[in-house]
Amino acid sequence: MKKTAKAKQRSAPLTDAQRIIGAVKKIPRGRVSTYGNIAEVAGLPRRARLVGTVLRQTPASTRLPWFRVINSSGRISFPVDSDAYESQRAKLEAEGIELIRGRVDLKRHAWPRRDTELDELLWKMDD
DNA sequence: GTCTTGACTAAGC
DNA sequence: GGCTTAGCCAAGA
Repeated sequence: MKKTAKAKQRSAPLTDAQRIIGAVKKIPRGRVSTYGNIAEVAGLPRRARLVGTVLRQTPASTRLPWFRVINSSGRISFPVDSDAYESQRAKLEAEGIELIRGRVDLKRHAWPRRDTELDELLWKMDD
């Protein structure tokens, strides 16, 4: 079928980076997710490192809850003595996510929850 | 095209 | 839980 001038945006191929950013935006306030989870939600299994790469090159100007993304052990993936670490920790605590001995309790704050929320997400993006 | 890097992870102690 | 090692895979040089 031929495309009209209006048809441009609908099937715009999302880049991996765009999908990752979209996934990060879905993290609810007061919750956290891991790099691996974000990759999975974005439809990019086994690309946890890509999530980190994308976040690194994403301008701070884009409103994105990047601080809600932590690694699989519940830790902030920055050196503990860095400004970035402190910044992330402060933002998390501002949302009520406490770090206990440098770790977030993933059992309590992880999103999506393994039991139900992930399934819903993956089903919904099917169409 | 090859080599190195890295905001990662899972597995084995 | 911590530490090490081996896989992983896209970006940059």
